[in-house]
Parts: sequence; structure tokens; C-alpha cells
Amino acid sequence: MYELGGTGSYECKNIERDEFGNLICKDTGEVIEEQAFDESGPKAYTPEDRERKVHYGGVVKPSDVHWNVGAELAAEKQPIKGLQPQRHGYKLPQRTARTVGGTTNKNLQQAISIIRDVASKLELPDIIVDEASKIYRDALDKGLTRGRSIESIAAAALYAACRIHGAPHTIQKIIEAMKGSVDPEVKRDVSRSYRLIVRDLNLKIPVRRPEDFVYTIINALGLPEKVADEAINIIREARKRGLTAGKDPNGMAGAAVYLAALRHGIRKTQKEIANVAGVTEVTIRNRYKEIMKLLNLDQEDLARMGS
DNA sequence: AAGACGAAAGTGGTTGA
DNA sequence: TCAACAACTTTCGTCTT
Repeated sequence: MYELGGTGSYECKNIERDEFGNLICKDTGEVIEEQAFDESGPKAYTPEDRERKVHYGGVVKPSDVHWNVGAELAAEKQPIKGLQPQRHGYKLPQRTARTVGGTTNKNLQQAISIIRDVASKLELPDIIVDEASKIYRDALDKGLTRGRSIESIAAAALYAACRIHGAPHTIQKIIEAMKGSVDPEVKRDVSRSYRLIVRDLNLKIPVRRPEDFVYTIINALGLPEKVADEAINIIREARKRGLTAGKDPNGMAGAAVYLAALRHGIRKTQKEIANVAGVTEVTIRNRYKEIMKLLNLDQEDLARMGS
């Protein structure tokens, strides 16, 4: 039995660390916990970063626009044009683009403004804003933003920061907070940008677990705590038998909540849950069916439990 | 009538040759 | 680079409550 930090325990007894320090279940081959991301102590900024901090004095956070560039640029009041849809990417005028430092700063300023805006709508903590800002800056330094919209990289950076710090938000939710609605084309762009920055910046992203989404769904639908407990038990049971591997954790969590609610005699439609979980009814249905089969349950069992 | 179910076809990402 | 593959989505007809 392995105790996971803050998320309870894992039932599998046959657990080992692999060469990367990840916790692997030897029975199912499932990654239970990736190599821990050290959140205590000072962040590991590059030596250049530290130099800058010394240079400008005081504590400089990644989300401070000028932690990277000269303070005189701060005086330049740049209009924020962040929130318009940019189908073909944001392109800076040639003249400005050649100005050393200036372009980078404006780009960064704009991106951080977007990140802050979206983060505040989603009520995300500063640590995530800082993480996202740092990721964006690194992406900018590596030239990953070139040819892509500031928005898509900013959204991707924010999503990555959410993943790193365990905030259960989807790309969909981030785009929704950013633009009010979700255009599939935008979603595709953000997904691409996300994969790009994770790969090229070597970001350590912890595995998403269905359990993390249970409370999001429960809260959104106003379901009682006992349903959450039940759903988490269902997920653990499903995982023990290898059902969670390779499946979208949102759908898994949604199906578990659906079943858990039924077990407590609460009827929520598959559609309601699917909307909150960010998947379709069909996915909820498929996971639900699999779980029912796995646990050898049928409709009558549920009716009995619900009454 | 609304919700649940299931089949079929399409999409975008991953993997392996 | 391309094909095969798995997971998920969309759509739609049918059954159940």
C-alpha cells in the first residue's frame, strides 16, 4: 500500500521506482506517480535569471514583465490587444520586430496580461500565474512562439502550469475563460502549442488522475460529498483491474460520478455530467458500461442501492 | 417528451515500420 | 513519412421511463 501525498493511498502492493524515479505498478504497468516536482524552496532559475535578479534587486517573479528586460521599456504603454481571435497568428510590424528587446518585451507583456486575466477568471493562485509566465518566457526565448498566436501559447502555458500544480482545468475551460466560447480550431491550436512547449521545454507534467476531476464535477453539479467518496472508490476499483489505463480521465471521472450518484439514488443525466466533465455523453456511456461490466452490476443492482 | 442506448462514420493523435 | 491503431466525437435511429 503506497500513500500518495494528499490523494489518499494506492491499492497496488507491487510498486517500484523506475530509472526516472517514477512510481510504477508492476502489475498493470501504470505510472502511479511521476517523479515528484520539487515545489519547496527556491525555483531553479537559470544562472542568467539569477544574475538579472541581482541586477534589478529585490525579488523578481517570472510574472513581472520586466524581470527580463530593461526597466525603461516599462514606461512604454502598450495597448493590450490580446483577446481578439487571431486565426493566422499575431504578427508584429517589421520595424518593431527588429528592435532588440522591445519585441520580446511587448510580446511577453501581452502574454502575461492574458495569463493574468484568464487566471483571475478561473481564480487560480499566483503560483500558477508565475509558473505559466515562466513557461511562456522560456518558450519565447526558444523561439517557440514564432508563427503562433500569443494567445495560443499563453493558453498552453497556463494549461501546462495548471497541470504541473494539479489544478484540474481543461484546455477547454481555459479557452472559455479567455474568449467566452470555444472554437474547435482554437482548441486545436492550443493543444498543438501545449504539446510543443511540453516537448521542447522538457516540462515535467504529472499524470492526470480521474480522482482529481471528481470534485470539480461534484461541485459543479452540487452533489453531496458521499457521491465523491463513492466515485473515487469506483475509480480505484476500476484502476485495480486495469480499466483506467489509456482512457481520458475526464470521462472516467464523469462515469464514476454518474454511477456513484445513481448508487445514492440521485439521478443526473449523462448529458449534464458530460457537459461538466468536458466529454460527450457517449464517452460517459462507454466508461459507465465498462465499469458496470467490470463490477458485475446491472440496472437492478443500482435500483436496489438507490432505494 | 426526455433520457438512455448503441451503431456507424469521421477526426486527430500516437506509434512503429 | 505513412499506415495502422485506439480513443473520442458527432450523428442518428430506436428503445425506455
